[in-house]
Formats: sequence, C-alpha cells, structure tokens
Amino acid sequence: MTVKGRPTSLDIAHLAGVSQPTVSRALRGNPMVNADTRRRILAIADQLNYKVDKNASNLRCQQSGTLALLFFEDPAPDDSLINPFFHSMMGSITRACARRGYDLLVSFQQLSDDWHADYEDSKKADGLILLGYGDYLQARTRLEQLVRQGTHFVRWGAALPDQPGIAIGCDNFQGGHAMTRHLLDGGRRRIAFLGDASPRYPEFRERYRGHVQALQDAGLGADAGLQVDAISSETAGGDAVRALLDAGVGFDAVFAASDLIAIGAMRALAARGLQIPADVAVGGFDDIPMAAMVAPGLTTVQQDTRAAGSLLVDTLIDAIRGQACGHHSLPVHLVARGSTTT
Amino acid sequence: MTVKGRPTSLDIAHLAGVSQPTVSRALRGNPMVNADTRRRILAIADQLNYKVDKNASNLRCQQSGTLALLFFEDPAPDDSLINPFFHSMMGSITRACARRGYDLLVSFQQLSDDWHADYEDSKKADGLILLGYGDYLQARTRLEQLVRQGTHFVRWGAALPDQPGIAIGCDNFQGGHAMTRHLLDGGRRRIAFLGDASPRYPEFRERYRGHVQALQDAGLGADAGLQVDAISSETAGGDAVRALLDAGVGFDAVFAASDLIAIGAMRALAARGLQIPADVAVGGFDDIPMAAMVAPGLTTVQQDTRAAGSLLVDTLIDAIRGQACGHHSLPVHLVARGSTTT
DNA sequence: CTGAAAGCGCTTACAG
DNA sequence: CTGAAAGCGCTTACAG
Repeated sequence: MTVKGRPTSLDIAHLAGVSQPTVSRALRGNPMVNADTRRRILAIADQLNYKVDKNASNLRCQQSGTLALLFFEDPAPDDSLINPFFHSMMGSITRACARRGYDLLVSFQQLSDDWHADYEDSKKADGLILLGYGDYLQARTRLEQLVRQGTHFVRWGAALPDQPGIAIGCDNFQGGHAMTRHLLDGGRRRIAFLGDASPRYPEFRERYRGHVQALQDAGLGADAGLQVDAISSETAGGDAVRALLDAGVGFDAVFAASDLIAIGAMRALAARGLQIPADVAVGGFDDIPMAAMVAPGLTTVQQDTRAAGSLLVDTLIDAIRGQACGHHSLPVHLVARGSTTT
Repeated sequence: MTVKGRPTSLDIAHLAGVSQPTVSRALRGNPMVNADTRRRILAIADQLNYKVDKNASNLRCQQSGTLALLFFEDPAPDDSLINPFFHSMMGSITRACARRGYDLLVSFQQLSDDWHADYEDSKKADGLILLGYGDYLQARTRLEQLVRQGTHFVRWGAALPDQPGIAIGCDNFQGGHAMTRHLLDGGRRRIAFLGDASPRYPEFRERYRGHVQALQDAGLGADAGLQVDAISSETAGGDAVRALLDAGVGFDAVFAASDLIAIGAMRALAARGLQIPADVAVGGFDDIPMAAMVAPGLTTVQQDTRAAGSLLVDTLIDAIRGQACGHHSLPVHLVARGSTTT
C-alpha cells in the first residue's frame, strides 16, 4: 500500500474502494457514512499518514482556521528589549488559539511602515489580533480603514466607547486608582506620574485619570509639574526621573505607567543616591517577571495576561462568526512588594 | 467600479477588459505582459484592494510561503516563566521570516503530548523550526520520524555529528570553556557546575565538557561532586545550590548551565548569607535581559539570538529548496559583570 | 503579447 | 448510505 508523493483523498478512495467524496465525508465525521466504511477509510488514512490539504480545503470552504497576530514594535535603533508584557500576552494568545483549534500566524510590524495587515484579504487568516500599535492617534486612521473594509479584528488597548473596532483591555483607571491609593496609604503625598497622559496613549491616560481620582478622593489635587511624559522603556523612565530631579521638583513617590519605566526610574534614583522606598516609593504597572526580580521588588498592578489572551481570541472568533461583541475590560490586581513597603 | 464581496482576479479581468490569466501574469510580474496592460490591471487591483487568494495560489503552486515554529514548553504545573532566551529567539526568527518573505505559524507544544507537527503534511507550512524540545533522548524518535517522512525541519540544539536532521546551535563547548577559564583567571579553584550533563541535554553536556577541558588546561581535574543536575529554571538552580551547601561541599564559584539556573542560584546563595562574588562567583549562560538587571549583574555567555534566528530560517529555506545543508554552530561571547568581578 | 483549457485537492449540494 | 458533478480562485503549459 504505497503511493507516490504525499497521498490525496483520491489515493485513499482507490485503496478503500470507495469514491473520493466518501473519503472526505468519513474524514470530516459526517454521520451519513457507514460505520464500517468509515473505519476502513480512517485506517488507511492513518497508515499513509494522510493529512487533508488545507489549501484545498480552505479554498473550498472559504475560511482558513487561522488567526493572525500583528505585533507592533517601535523601530528602536538600539534593538532594545521588547516589553516583556507582550511576550506574556503572546504566550497566552498562542495557547488560547490552540485551545480553540485555530492556528496562529505571528507577524512583527514596524510602526513606521504601512501595516502588513492583509492576512484576511489574502485568506491566510480569518481575523487579526493587534498588539502594541503605539501612538493611538496615528493608528486610528488605519483602524478605521480595517473597520471599513470589514476586516475582523480585536486589539489590546483601552476599551473606551468611541474607538473603532473591538478593544479588550484591563481596567486601567482602576489600576491607576489602586496604585495611588496604595501610595497614599503608605503616607506618600508628592507622587510623580511617569508616562504620557495624552490621547496618544489612552491606556496610560486612563491610568493617569485613576491616579488623579485617587488624589481627589483623598482631598488632594494633582500637581501638573509631577507628571512627566515617558514611553514604555527603561531609558524613558530614567530620563523622566532625572528631569524631575534636575528641575528640583520634590517628590516622595513615583508611579510609573509601566514596569519598564519603573525599573528605569529605580536605577536612576539609586544612581542619584536615593533610597527606595525610604526616600522615594516606586510603583509600576504590568507585573512583568522582572518586577519580582529587581531589588527591592517592584510594587505593581498586575494584568491578567492569561485571561486577556483567552478573551482576545474568543472575542475575535465570535466576531468572525458574526456575533456582535463590544469592548471589554478586565479587572486588575495590585501586587505590593518592597519598593513601596518596608 | 464595485464588486460584490472580495474581488477575484476574474473581477479585475472583466474591469480591465482582459482574460483572467493575464491578470494573474500582470500581478506576478511576468515580463511578457504589455506594460500598459499591466499598469491598468495593477491600478484596478489597487483600487479594489485586491489580494491574491493564498489558498488558491498555494494549492496550485503546491507550496505555502509559510514556516511553522514549534515551541516546546514543559507542562509546568505552576505556569512558570518560559525561558526568556526563547522569547528572544522567537523574535529574531519572526523578523528573519519577514525578511525572507515567509509567514510564520507559531505553535506551543506540550512536551508530554504527541507533537502536533503536521503543518507540512497539511500544506500549511513548507517546513518546521523546532525550539526547546526538552529531553533529547525522548525527542530523538520523533526527530527520526520527521526525517523518515521527508519533512523539512531545522532545530535549535547541539550541532553534533550523529544527530538526525539539521541542528543549529551555538558553540556550547567554547562557551563552557570560556566561562571556566574566566573563573579560573579570577582565582577560583572549586567551581560547581549546575546543569544536567547527561546525553539527555546535549547542549548542557557540551558546556560541561568545555568546563572540564578548561580545568584540565589549567592542570586541574574535575570533581564529580561539584556537578549537580538541574533543568533550566530558577527553582532548579536554587535547589542545586542548597543541595551542595547542605552536603557541605566547598566551592568558591558556580557555573550555571543557564541564566535562569544562575539567578536561582544567586538567590539561594544570598539567602544563606553568602556574598557574590566575594564568597562565591557566579556565571551563567544565555545572556537573557534579566542577567543585566540582577544585582550584582550576572557574568554570562552570550548567544547571538539575532544571528541564530537568521541562520535557522535561512537554513530551513535552503533545505526546502533542496540545497544540502548540515549542522552549524555559532560563536559565543563572554560578558563579564559584577557576579564574578569586583 | 494574450486567450482557452486544464488542473491543484478538496467539499457540498444533487441524485439515486 | 454513496457516487457523479460542479466549483472554490488561482497558475501554467499550450496555442496562436
């Protein structure tokens, strides 16, 4: 029982003495097929290590059983670290896809370029997952274009009402609020916020809004001089702290909009001889693995990447199947470590 | 100029007033096509946002323009950290694929399960890249099966002569040798080696062989009592150090077969009140981002993941195109930090 | 330089 | 329960 090259369903049909469509039916578990016939077919297929040709099958069925993950990275000149938070998301998305029986195409995109987002148009994928697309205002036009084209997609980001497409995110406002309340509870009063709080970065902005709300809840006002823009990198965190120190702005705590910023800030503080948390408490956001490794451990707001990955995949599959779905935001969880407590 | 649903090449043909094959030729850059005709076709295709249906194209051409990355992970009960080294590899493989014009399917595999390695059989991918497949002796049977089936694949691992398929790895022997020489140069004489040195983990074994060779080059013998098995995790590193201390084995340096092991070892040493590097110097392997973050910084052997990713992808594509290729090993580079020097 | 024809390997109505 | 037929959207000899 041998066949030249990879076997086709026609080869199986010949060997089983049935027609090719019957092989197809048996393989797909069509209940109409006689049980004996099915068994014979499956045995032969197994023996020949036959696998359905997905190109043929997908062409006929007009779908691919595949999702595409578009991961956007800054074209950093120094080839610096990708935010480990996204690594974690990528892992959970991969696993969620496997659970749902979808394959996953992964593509790293340059923010500067035109997006290479034609996986659905070329029928290689049934939908897209967008991760880390940078400046929201710049991305917005392209997101709207995807919506217009009828592309199925979900993105990780701020789940705000007026945004195009479907966004899944964590409750950034709540996270920002929790961190600042935690710092206030520890007796801190002058809390610097490191992170871009403009509409370009809606997630950071929400964290900042939560921060301001917590201050107000405590009867305090937000000091604009204590907010410093920073993108999510260690370098930016160090720069922000140095800018504050050099400007002579007094502060007893730092709330960094991401752990990478926080870690950069911790280094810069230590380099200037400041003790953490004695002189300055530091809080972050994400709970990347490094947060637990640095000394002292970094207090941070944990995002549940496992739930996030599942929800992204499930929501996208719902959208592909034509089920209406909207934004969704996930609860967060404060993890207290040595950088804010003694 | 509108079309119901996603446009096909036939739609373009109608609009351009040519036959469908001419559209196909124009789109693929066939030089036979009249320049004016081509321009007209491209303009229409662009306007309709037409993309070639990859399922149809791949079916006809019998290839997919896609590679599959099989990433094996231990079914760790605690959902612990994936070795960050593999994250880095994944990034460089993704980028290398993009450069070569291939798409990349990513699949996380459970070590325990049967491998889900039928991407090539089902024509979803032209070849496989294997990363982190655990115990080599257990994997060997499956690797041999892939070879027998004629599957195109490359794997990251020890590039040793008698292994099935094509392996790309770093020069583990050289790396092991360099680290131990570095520790000896620093005046250390009792160097514990943490890592499984059995044929189950050929990469660790090579690192160990390099270590032993460096000892011999210095006129020293290897003390079997100083080698402790450990898989690549912080937990295993901590366990190994505690086992040595509890057994009362004296040592003034630790050479961990991976950075994760080293970091676990550093924590365990610190917990027992030992100073790094004063009491015990610590060296690792991989140069994961955390190695630079821990205090003191971890001296380690850097693997060039960028070159590795490119080489894996290039070699696989060569193999797919029928070009003979063999194992390949990449140079390594010692990075000295505070864990071994003052 | 271009068109008519065949065919990649499936899946799914349509008959029987 | 099963087979003959059509067709998914391309690409590539083969004619002209």
